[in-house]
Order: sequence, then C-alpha cells, then structure tokens
Amino acid sequence: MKLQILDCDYILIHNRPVVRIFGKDSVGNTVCVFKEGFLPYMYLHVKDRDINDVVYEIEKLGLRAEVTDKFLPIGYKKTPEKVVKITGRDPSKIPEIRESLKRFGVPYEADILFKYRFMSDNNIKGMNWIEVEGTPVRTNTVKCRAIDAKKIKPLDLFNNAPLKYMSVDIECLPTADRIAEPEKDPIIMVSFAFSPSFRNSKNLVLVSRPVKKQEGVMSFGSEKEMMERFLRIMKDYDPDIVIGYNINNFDLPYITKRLEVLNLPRDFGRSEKNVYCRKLQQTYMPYMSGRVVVDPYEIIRRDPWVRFKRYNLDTVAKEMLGIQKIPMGYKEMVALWSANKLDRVIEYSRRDAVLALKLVIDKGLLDQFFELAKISGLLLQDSLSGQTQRHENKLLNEFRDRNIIMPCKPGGTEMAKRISEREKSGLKGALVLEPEVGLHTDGCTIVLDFTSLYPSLIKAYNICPTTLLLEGEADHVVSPFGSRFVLPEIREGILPKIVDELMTTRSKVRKELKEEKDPEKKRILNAKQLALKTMANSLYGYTGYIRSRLYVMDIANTITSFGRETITNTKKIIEENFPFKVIYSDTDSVFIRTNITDLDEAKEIGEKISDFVSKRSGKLHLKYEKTFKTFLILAKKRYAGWSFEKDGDIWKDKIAMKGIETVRRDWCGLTTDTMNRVLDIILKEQDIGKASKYVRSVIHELNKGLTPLEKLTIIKGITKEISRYNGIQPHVELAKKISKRDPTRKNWVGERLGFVIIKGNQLLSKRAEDPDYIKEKGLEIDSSYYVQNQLMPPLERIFEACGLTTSELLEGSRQKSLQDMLRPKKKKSPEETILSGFDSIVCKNCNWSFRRPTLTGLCPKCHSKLYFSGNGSIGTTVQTK
DNA sequence: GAGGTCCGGGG
DNA sequence: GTGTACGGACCTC
Repeated sequence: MKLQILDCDYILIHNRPVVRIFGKDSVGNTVCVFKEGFLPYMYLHVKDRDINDVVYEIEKLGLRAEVTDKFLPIGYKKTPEKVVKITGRDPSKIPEIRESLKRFGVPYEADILFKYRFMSDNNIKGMNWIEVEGTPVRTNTVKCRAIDAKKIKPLDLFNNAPLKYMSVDIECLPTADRIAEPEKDPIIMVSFAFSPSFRNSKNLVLVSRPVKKQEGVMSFGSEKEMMERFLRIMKDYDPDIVIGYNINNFDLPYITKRLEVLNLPRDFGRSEKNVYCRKLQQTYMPYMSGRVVVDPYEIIRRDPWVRFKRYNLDTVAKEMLGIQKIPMGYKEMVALWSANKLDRVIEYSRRDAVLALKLVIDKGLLDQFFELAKISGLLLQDSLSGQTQRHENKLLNEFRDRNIIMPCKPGGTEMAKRISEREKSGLKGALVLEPEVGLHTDGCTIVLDFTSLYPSLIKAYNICPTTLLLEGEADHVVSPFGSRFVLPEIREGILPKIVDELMTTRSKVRKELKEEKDPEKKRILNAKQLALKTMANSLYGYTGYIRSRLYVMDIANTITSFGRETITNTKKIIEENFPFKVIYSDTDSVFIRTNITDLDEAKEIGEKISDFVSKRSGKLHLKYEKTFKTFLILAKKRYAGWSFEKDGDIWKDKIAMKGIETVRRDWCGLTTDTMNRVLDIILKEQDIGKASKYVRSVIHELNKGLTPLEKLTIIKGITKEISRYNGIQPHVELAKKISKRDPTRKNWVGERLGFVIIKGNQLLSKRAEDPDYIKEKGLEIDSSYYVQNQLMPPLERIFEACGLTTSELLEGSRQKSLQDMLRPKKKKSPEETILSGFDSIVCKNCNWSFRRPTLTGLCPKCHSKLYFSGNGSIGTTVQTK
C-alpha cells in the first residue's frame, strides 16, 4: 500500500509507545498505519566522570544505557567521542530523565518530539510517500482504516494524493457590547464550504434557530442541536484540511470551548484525541489529530511577497480574489438576529466560509508548504509555522546520517549566556555603504546583485559548526572574521551540503519548470523551487538565531564578514576596471552610476560588468538585475527609482520604492497622493521645480479649505476601554467627545474612528473631530497641522535629497532649472561644509566624503557604528604541514 | 539608530 | 505532548 503522509502521533499501549501515521492513498482514502517497537532515546556526553560508572548508575535507574561513538556538533574533530545512549520507554517521561541526568554531563537530542525521532530514524518525511506492508487491525482509537505495519519504506513520488478541504466560519451573538466570549455567548451560525463538494453542495450554513426552508441552509431548535450536527458533518465529510480565516485564534478555540460548555464531545479529529487549542502568550496553536488546520490569515500575513494595508478578510479577499465580504457591521448582525431577519446574515456567513476556502484553493496557498514539508521532513501542520523548526528537522536528519548528535534547545541559563555574549561581542550584520544621496539623472543607474549570496558563501568556504577548527591543526580557510574552517577535502560541512543540495535541486526544478506544459505540475514545480530557495536563504539566519540549537556566533559572523568582503571587493573591481562609480550597496547588491542613457546599452554593460566580477569571485555569481533610468536615494535603505526590466523584447517600467513609504496607516490620503505625484514628477520628468510647485499648489488648496475632508481623514482603531488609555490620543479624545454629545454611543472597543484635525487653541489631540460633524457645523480644518505634520516630514526628505531646502520648497523663491537643483544651495549654517557642483563634502574628523549636506548637518560616518572600518582582511587559504 | 510598547485577525 | 514560540509599526530618547 502506498500512502502520502498527512499526520503522525503516538499512543501508549501496555505502557509502550505505538506510532500512528495518518496517510492518504492515491485515490484519497485515509489509512492509519500503526507501528510498534520503536522506543524513545537520548544521548549524554559525560563530563568529569568515568563513562562506565555513569552507565552503571543510569542502569540502576532502570534505563537502558550503552556507550557509543558520536561526533559532537560544534568544532572539527578527527575522531568521534564516547557518549552514552539512553533508551526510555514512555516518551513523556524523557524530560524528567533528561533533567536528572544533567548531573552526569550534557544531554543531546533529549527534546526531539517522539514522532520526529521515529520519522527521522525511518527516513519518513511529512507529505512524502511510503510503502507499507502490514495487516488490517480493528481499533476504536482511530476513525479510519487502520493497519498494523510490518514494514515501512519511503518512496519517491511526485504527485500529491487528492485531499478534502473544508472551511468553517462561525457567527456568535455577543451578550454585551464586546467581542463574543465562548463562556457566555452562543454560536448562532456555522457555515462550511467544501472542495470537493459534500453531497453535491459546495457550501452549507447551519442556523441555531428555525428559519424558512431554503437551499443550502439547515436550521435547528437550539445551539446544542446545531453543534451536534456540526460534529456529524465533520465526521461525515471527514476533511483532511480544515480552513478558516483567523480560525487559529478565533473560530477553533471558540468552538472547542463552546462544545465544552454545551457538554458535547470534542473528538472531531481522526482519533480518540480531543481537538484542542494550546494557548501561547497571545495566540493559539491548533491540534486536530489526523487533519491539518490551515489559517489563510496567518499564511498571507507572513508572506513576504504581498503586503496589504490591512489583513482583514474583506481587504484580503478583495485584493486577492476580487470578491468582497457582504457588508455588515457586527452590531447590525446582532440587530438582524434580534429582529429575526436572517437572510442577509446567512449569506454573510456563507460568503466568509467561501472566501476562506477560495483563498487557499484558488491561490494555491498550501503549495509551498507541501514542498517545505517534503524538504524539511516536517508534518504539514508544523511546516506552516516558522523557519526554525524546518531547519532543526532538516539538520537532525542530516546529522543522523553522519553520526553527529544534535544539541538540545537552549534553556534559561544557556539563553542568558547567549544574550550577554551577544551584548558583549555583537553580531555584525551586512555591509550597507553610505549612499551618494541625491537625484541621479545623467545616466542609468544599473543594479547588480549576487545570487543567493549567503548560501553561496557557506558553500564556497565550507562554513559549518562541524568544520570549525577550534583546536589542533588541519588545512583550513581563515575568514575575514578570523575563524578557521577545515577544507571540504578534509570534512565536508553539513551546512554546505544542505545548501548545495537545495541550490542544485532548485536549478534542476527550474529547468523542469521551463519545459513542463501541464499547469498543475507547473504549479507544484514552482512552489518547489520557491520552497528550496526559502530554505537555502534562511539557513544563515538559523545559525545566528539566538534560540538555535546550533548557535555559534563565529559562524554567523563569518558569513557576514565574507559578505562584507565580497561587496567591498566588488566595488573595487568595478571602479578600477570600468569608468563608473558604485553609488550605493546593500548586503548583496551594488548600484552603479553610469553615463549611459540607452536602456539596451545599459543592460549590455550591466551584464558585462557582472561577468567580469563573477569571473573574479570564485563560486559567487553576480548578476544583472535591473536598470533605473533615474534614481533618487535619500539615505541607506531609502530610495526610489524609475525602474526598467525587460520582459521578452519589451521594457517594462515602474516607479520602484524601498523604504520610502507612500502608504501608511497613520497618514491621510493627501500625503499618499502628494508623495506619489511628487516622486512621479521628479523621476519621470526630472523637474524638481515642477514638483515643488505642485507641493505649493497642494498647500494652497489646503489653506483655502478646498481639500476634500476624505483626503484629510486619519483612521485609527480603539482597542480597549476608553478609561484604560493612559496618554492623550486624538481618536480616543474624539470618542470621548462623541459620547458626550450622544450618550447612547458609549462602547467603543473594536471601533475604527476617522478623524480630522481642526483649528483651535487646545492641545492637538483634543482637536480631532468627526468629519461629518465638521461638515455639519462648518468647522475649519487646521491646515498648518496638515502641512507640518502630515505633508512636510516625508516630502522634506525627498526634496532635501534633491538639494532643495524646506524654505525654498515652501516659498518657491526662485524657479530653478534642473542643473540648479542638483547643486545644493549654499546654506548659512556654520556646521555645514559648503560646496557647489558635483564635488564631494569631506568630514574633517574622519575624512569621509559625501555628496550632500545631510539633514542634521552632521557627518553620518562619525555618528554611526559602521562595520567596514577595520574589517578588510582577506580570507586566505593556509596550508599547514 | 536603538530600544520599548502596542496590536493584529475574529464576532 | 521528549518542544514553548511572533513580528511589524510606531513612539521616544
């Protein structure tokens, strides 16, 4: 029998663990595989004691202990060490054993989840396929077919088994003016959406009170009856994937609590184990045995590729699917329920369930997680959470193959040590060169970057805890940071091996992707190459992550030091061999200012430079990324440019921005609009005079009161009781005012308030006013507030970088030509070194030169702790003996 | 620029 | 369940 692994757990039978693997066969049947005979174990590195004495003492405790040879993970050693392997019986007793054995030495692998220990040792990975030989068993512990496995063998199959997806959404009836609480407030509706359909229905709404008979609606006499049906639908449809928008932090915890209150069972997973939500700090973690709980909200919010202003279902569904929620305030819902007018509430609820399902299925939200599970070996449910676990599991597997043992997660004392160590010596990050601030318009600015710089460095220099030369001698590489790593001929590092495998597989997958025609397979291949990239790129982060099992500061420092050296060298190579200047660089990219105006020519030169540098960079590859026809840089990590990328034969342009936000929640629409327009004029027309004139016209309209109130409205939410706010905040003050005017409006928690600042002598925060009230009373807005607090701060920085002072911008004293604009006008402040034209400014103190006076008038160099001052030494190969 | 605090989604 | 765990935006110094 061939099965794809969906979930795994264990139970104790006669005091011995039995592993259960929940799998799907190729036609979608669920099968649970039972495997007996596997026992939990851990290792102990004995310190200051005779190892045989320790074995004897552990055996006295009734545990199996044996001496075995293992490599310790940190520091290169020619030969393995003697460690004790301790085998237990009940996995849940291991933590206790671990603690009691700490007096003998350092425990290793004593906190590996039992299921992952089993999976790792049997080469079984989440979402991968296995071949099982065994006999059927009768059991009432799992609610699907069960077999007792004699043999389990991993298989290499590409396709995925068909899965059943179901989304759930509940509506509750708050009995007070606050978010519903499961202890008190009933569930009034449960809606579902199914893929594939459930008894020919794509969706279904349950209502806890009688309603007229209609398609797709089932009504009940009470909440309890409705929830009983909920449980039956779970059982009958038997989903593999349970979806819900914010299901992790709302619907599922609510349902489980409510079932408890109603005295109903909570075993709607695939086994006898109850569904539960483990609370950790602020958020919950779901557990539903044999199934996977998927929260599109959490996935979308964490996706680095998409950014939305808000992440509520309405916004997200509109942006991603082009479908919105049915508009309804929660108060309206309560009112409609009281009035027994339920048609719209039912459709509202149904839509929510449909949208959540559509997000996951139509947008392929799980594709990448399937692949991440296959690569890391994690179960699908766990692959949904962070990078840390993925790397830990991957490393555990790789370590085991090479007879290396894995450290435990850091405990309290170890963490304290790490924190103080980090505070003392610090972790130096990437190199960000001081940019040549200003508008660059004479020629194209070419951007080149190193593909996967950190993974490439790990590979190129064999950087790994297991190759770090701490003592003794062997042929090695010295990093700019000063750490030594043995050459791969002596010992290939694990990190380099992982990175190599990830990168090699990725290029293979990308090749397949290009040739593949089947859209379904294409989708999987694309998800796979993205997952491989994610894994490769985040491995560096894991080494520097303070809670990592393999936290070695020298490793993280070594990687970044090589990175800094690479960038420094690249800048040098380019400037020595080409007539261009590197005007900015961040981590793995260089920005080159040229005098070339033709896009194709710029691309050609960019590629020529990339090749030239790549040839001199060993295993590293610099590649042409894009061209900016005009480029405006304000500061490190803050720039905008008129970017051109070639799509086939056509150049596609857009305004690209980094660190210059035009959209921010606490900015009004006017700021966003003005900034976008200003950047457009500056970059596309290169007319700073026109841009500044535009700003003045905006201010003029504002002063005359012609700007629509909607453009001036700032929205902020009230999240707690008004009385519990300490400071004075505009939207809170406004809420107080409204309550005073209309005493019926007093519950504000959860409301989002739009306000406009009006004229007056009071404190600013007290001058926030409701836009409707302003219209009604004809109040005057505080235009100077909008100029000073909303418009000017972001605009000032842009114009300042273009050589225009604030007063010039506001007064428009002199119409300027572009040439004039590029010359910073002489300012009278004595701190500033004054220059004209394109010469640079030199700081007397540190000799650093830059092109424009900075906003503060102080040298950016002397004030920031930068890395590149003393770190220029070059990694060289040292031969010993 | 560093360090601390708040808040998200859901009804 | 052999685990204990966010992260981004914003504000202040």
